Parts: sequence; C-alpha cells; structure tokens
Amino acid sequence: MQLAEQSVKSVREQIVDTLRAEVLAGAWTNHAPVREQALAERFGVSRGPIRDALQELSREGVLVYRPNKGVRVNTPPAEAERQLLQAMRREMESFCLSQCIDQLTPTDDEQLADILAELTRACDSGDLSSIADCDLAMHRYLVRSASSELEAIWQSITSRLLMDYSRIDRFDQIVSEHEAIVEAVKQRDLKSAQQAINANII
Amino acid sequence: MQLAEQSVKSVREQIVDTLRAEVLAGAWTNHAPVREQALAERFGVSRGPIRDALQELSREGVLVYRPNKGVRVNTPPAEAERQLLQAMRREMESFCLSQCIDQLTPTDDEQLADILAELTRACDSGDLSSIADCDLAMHRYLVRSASSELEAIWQSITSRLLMDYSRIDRFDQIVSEHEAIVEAVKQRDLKSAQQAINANII
DNA sequence: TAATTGTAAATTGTTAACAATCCGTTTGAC
DNA sequence: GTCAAACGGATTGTTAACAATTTACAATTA
Repeated sequence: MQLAEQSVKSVREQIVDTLRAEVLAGAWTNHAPVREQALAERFGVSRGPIRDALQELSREGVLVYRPNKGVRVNTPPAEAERQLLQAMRREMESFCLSQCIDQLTPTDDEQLADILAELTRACDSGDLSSIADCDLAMHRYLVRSASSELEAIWQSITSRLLMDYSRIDRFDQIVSEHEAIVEAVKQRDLKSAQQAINANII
Repeated sequence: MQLAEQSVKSVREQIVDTLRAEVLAGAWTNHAPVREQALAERFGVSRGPIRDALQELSREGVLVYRPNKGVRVNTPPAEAERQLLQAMRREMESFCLSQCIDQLTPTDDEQLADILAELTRACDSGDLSSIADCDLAMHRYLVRSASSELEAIWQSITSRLLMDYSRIDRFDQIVSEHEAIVEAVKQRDLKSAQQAINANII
C-alpha cells in the first residue's frame, strides 16, 4: 500500500501492521497460541519489540492476552455486539466525512483513486489479503483525514469485527461500492458519500 | 475502590490504573514529558513494565506517544469531536444496559450501591480524584457486565474525553443522577435506566 | 549580538540473561 | 489401574546493561 505516510514508521508499528493484516486476512487460527520467540526470529529482532506489538494488537482487539499464557487470535463478536460495532462504525465514518470532506484536496482524490485501483486489481485476482487491506485502507484514509485521534478508536472497532473476507463471493460489488464512495467524495457531495459509506458497512 | 475484580491484577494493569486515575483527575500537566526512570523508581520496578503501561495508556488515548521522545498527557478533543465521543458513549452504554439488565443479580445491585455510597462520600468531601474514579467505575461496571470486549472500546472513548472534573460545581447533582441510575437498574427498568444514563452523559 | 556548530548529558530503544510460571509427562502410593 | 504429586522442558515476565537518539548548553564564527 504505502500511502503518503507522515514519516518512517517505527519497528513496532511495522510489525503491528504486518501482523494485523495477516490476522484480519484469516491467515492465523485462534487455536494455536502465538509464540514470541518465533516472531522475534522471523522479524530479526529480540522479543522486546515483539511483545510491544502483541500488546498493542491485544489492546486493539485483534488478539487476546492472558497473563503468563501469551496471546491468541480473538473470536468474532456475538451478533448483537457485531451490530452495535457496525452502527458505531457508520456513525463514526459519517461524522469524519462531514468533518473532512470540504478540506480534501485533489491530492487526496488521487490517493483514494490509487487505493480504489489497487482494490480493483485485488478483486480481479481474488487476493483476499489485499482486498481486506485496500478496503480498510480507504475507510481509514477518510477517518484519518478528519482526526488521527478518532483513527485509533475506529481501528479498535474495526479490528474487533474480525470481518471474514473469505466468505465474500461478489467481488464486483465491493468494487462498485467503493467506486461510489470515491466518486461522491470527489464531487464533495457529503450526503451521497455518507449514503455510499452506509451502504458499504453492513 | 477494589470491586469484585475477576482476579489479581498484573503489575502492568495496576500501574496503568493508577496512572490513568491520576491523569484523568488532572494531577498531571501536558507541558512536561513523562519520564520512564522516575516512574520506575516510584513503583519499584524496572523500566520495562513502565514502558508497557505508558504504551497502553497511549493506545487508550490518555497519553500521546512520539518516537524517541516519550509520552505526554493528551489534549482534550475539539468540540465537534467531543460531541461525537459523547454520542458514542451514550449509544454504547444504552446498548450495554439492554444486554445486561436482565442478567444482573442482587450482588450486582450491592456492588453498584457500594460505588454510589463511595461517590456520595467523595462528593461530600469534595475529593475530585475519587469523584472521577467512582463516576467512571459505575459506568464501567455496567459496560463490563454486558461485554468485556466493549469495555476496552468504552475506556478508550472515555479516556479521550479527558473530562475535567475540576470544573464541576454541583456535587449534589452528580450524586442524584447516579442515584437515579442505580435505582432504575435495581428495578430492572431498562427505559428509565437508559434515560438516567443519557441524562448523566452530557 | 545572532546564528551555527560541536559536545556532553539525559532519555528512549533494544538486547540478552535470568526469574517465574505454565503444561505435559513421569513417578509413586494406594 | 487410578489418582495425585513431582519433575523438566517450554514459555512468558522482569531486569540491567548497552546502543541510538534527542536535548541542552557551550564554543565558534560572521
């Protein structure tokens, strides 16, 4: 992805982003515990930064931490809880749109178009991991444009949904839904953009 | 406070709770950075657990972390952002009430009454730190009763509000608002409890 | 004097060794 | 044979030393 990040990310952030993407793409099961030493060797660092990353992902809701027993992948929420989380996501993204839409620049439009292009490519090739990545990247972009404070809350809500992209069958629908979002944002049409967002978060 | 906690808390959790209470009670300024070594000596541990705690509080929104520069106390949100956070808090607590109210036991009623009693005492003596503690403890109790998953999100929303208890002048109002909540919950009257909660979150 | 560079102290980031805890297996008593 | 205590390997938790970075202050130059 590698958007116009504000700066070079710390080691911990890189590890967090990598691991989060893998878990959300369904690459891990929640049956086997996550071992610190194995991850340390994989990333070529000591256990310290790995522990930091695992702690952060636990706080975020991707993983679950149990004292002296390490972490596991979290389980999806119950249906009622899932609906609440989705409602909060919608409310949040609608708000962020209203805050940022009039301050977006053509550069932002380009960034969103880039994400959309990569999403389209991912859907064409059926790369679930990349689809998940791009889908969330677009929503995150809009949230972050409004408030980096809210981004953390948004991330923790979204992570806890543990959305299962492997059950998606209509790739073209994902693309068209996001096309609608990008187009409405480009037109600076708040109402349409909010509708498009709400239609996408189900 | 020391409610019926599920178990003995880890060192990190104790440190986190202590520091969060101090910051939210307004005991720290955001002008001076927080130093790890000083905290390590104060709590009698090495810098490791301190760093863990500071990282967690940063993730939660109480503190702000900047690479190689440590952490500072976060600044309060802008007005529009504050209103969104409050709306999300209301929505969340209403939902949690609807989920848990029919599963609460007389033991829970006692716990809530205990918190209310301590809140009353704190208001009488004007102990702002304790008022903040008890106020949040009651809301947290209801959220946790519904879902420990949602508790983390609730905490991160609430922390980011950085509510300023030092500006409160009507202590008796706080008490009566929380009395209404406890009474409605005791009666298992969902509508009234939600109203009381909404009236308290302003 | 004002601006800039250089240096030293303070602080954060990382590592590896050690301590504490957990978990599966073996051993032994009944 | 069954159960429980004890052992040992594996894993997490903590510590202290070291490396990298930042910050404050003094020295230098225009």
